[in-house]
Amino acid sequence: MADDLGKREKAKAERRLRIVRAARDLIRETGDTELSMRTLAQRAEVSLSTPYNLFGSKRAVVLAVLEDVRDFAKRFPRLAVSNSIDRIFAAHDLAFGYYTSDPDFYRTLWRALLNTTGPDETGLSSPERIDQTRAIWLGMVRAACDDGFLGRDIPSHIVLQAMAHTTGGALLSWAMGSLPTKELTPSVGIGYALILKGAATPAGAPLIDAHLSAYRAQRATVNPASLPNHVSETL
Amino acid sequence: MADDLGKREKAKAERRLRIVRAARDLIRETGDTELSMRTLAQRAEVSLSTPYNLFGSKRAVVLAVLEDVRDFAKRFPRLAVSNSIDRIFAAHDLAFGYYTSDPDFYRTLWRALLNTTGPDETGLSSPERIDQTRAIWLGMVRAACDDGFLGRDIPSHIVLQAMAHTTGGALLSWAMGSLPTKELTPSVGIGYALILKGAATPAGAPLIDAHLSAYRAQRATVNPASLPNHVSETL
DNA sequence: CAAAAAATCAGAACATGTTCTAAAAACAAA
DNA sequence: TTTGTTTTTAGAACATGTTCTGATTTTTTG
Repeated sequence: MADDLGKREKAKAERRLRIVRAARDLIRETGDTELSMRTLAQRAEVSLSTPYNLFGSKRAVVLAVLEDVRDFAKRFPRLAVSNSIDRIFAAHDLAFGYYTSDPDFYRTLWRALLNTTGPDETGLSSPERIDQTRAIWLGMVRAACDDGFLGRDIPSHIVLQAMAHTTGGALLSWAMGSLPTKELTPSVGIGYALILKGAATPAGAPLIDAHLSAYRAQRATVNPASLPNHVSETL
Repeated sequence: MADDLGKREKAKAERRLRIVRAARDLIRETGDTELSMRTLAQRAEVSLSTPYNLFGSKRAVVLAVLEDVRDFAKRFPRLAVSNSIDRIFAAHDLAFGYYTSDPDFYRTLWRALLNTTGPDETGLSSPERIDQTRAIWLGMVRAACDDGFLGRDIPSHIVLQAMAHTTGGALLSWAMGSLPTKELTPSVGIGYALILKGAATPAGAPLIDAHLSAYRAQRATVNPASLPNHVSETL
């Protein structure tokens, strides 16, 4: 039951993998160009219908690519840090390192994810992985709380939600092209630092300030004014 | 020169208005359904080509609707507040009041704005209005800085950018359906409060804390756990 | 091995955003 | 009024995501 030994399921999984890898390779190659379902099917040597049978939508395929290519949960435990605040920012650097190390690839990915053409009730396609990631982050914030760096008066999940919104907004700006790749990690880092400092205890504040300064130095090279965010700034 | 008296320009403006109003009405009526360019052209009694001549893309039309329907810059100066911190949150309530008072309408709008199918170099379609809004917010943050509520060590535009990202992320979650309408204003308000508190002076902190508590009370009715953000949470 | 069930396939079909072409209309200038 | 320029128009066309249909292949089951 755990291992579906059925030959049918095996072939299905193999096809799934072929589709995901074809999608990944196509995005890597074309970069700028959006990958179309027809070329994707050709590349994966399946029919146009098959991705819809196996995934349901293009969005789901792209999400599968994103999950296949990232291994944050695997790498995260190996972060060598000295305290729970540092761990949060180390995790942030790790997570966003994927994006900045291969910007075109991930930008295309995110753009495709945001394109929700039509009534896709697909919504949260693979909750288990998302829940896992969320649990990791929640655990980090809770740890900082337990270590006395964050005040107990503000629940961790509220802090986490604010951080998540910052993440989403910055990724949106970046995917839309209004936030340059160089600014992505520092911008979100500064956002995290401000939010955490807003919830910090006197003990935690200096630890956070160190990261705040570091990120500010990182983006000091860019001109300060005119950083339009044509999505958020519209209100 | 200021007033293009040309009859040609007048007719153009009239058509533009007709298209924008038709789009607004269509979104209001169909709500759930995405408005299509063909039905939009029919409703506005113009050809399918005309919206493309006058606006360039569907995105631009929707953006024009958004600008037509909002009058934040007009209402903003009339806010009666006692200090510069209160003004920021009053402005936030004003801005997001639009969304929460007519959620279906604005959700459809935002969804259409996010749908960037194809290579639309339209990008920042109408910068003047956006710059105006940005200037308003930047002025508010600067004022709070000048009044001694925010520390001078963190530039205002950096604080503003963090706030803008929070806004964008929350609106994205809301438009995608993972953030309920009731939570929208308080969530962003809490995000603003945390960010501002992270940059606040001892004088400003208590003022911000008051709003933080108020927003927390506002969203206390909802269950705390399981607020999935299937965009941001994916990392 | 034969029948049944499940999946894939090729291809058409639909709705959509966008572009293009030629013709008609509206306007400005003489 | 005549001429010339600009804009709109109708309609086809293209690319795309998605769905559907019937035929074909593959796997399971008896």
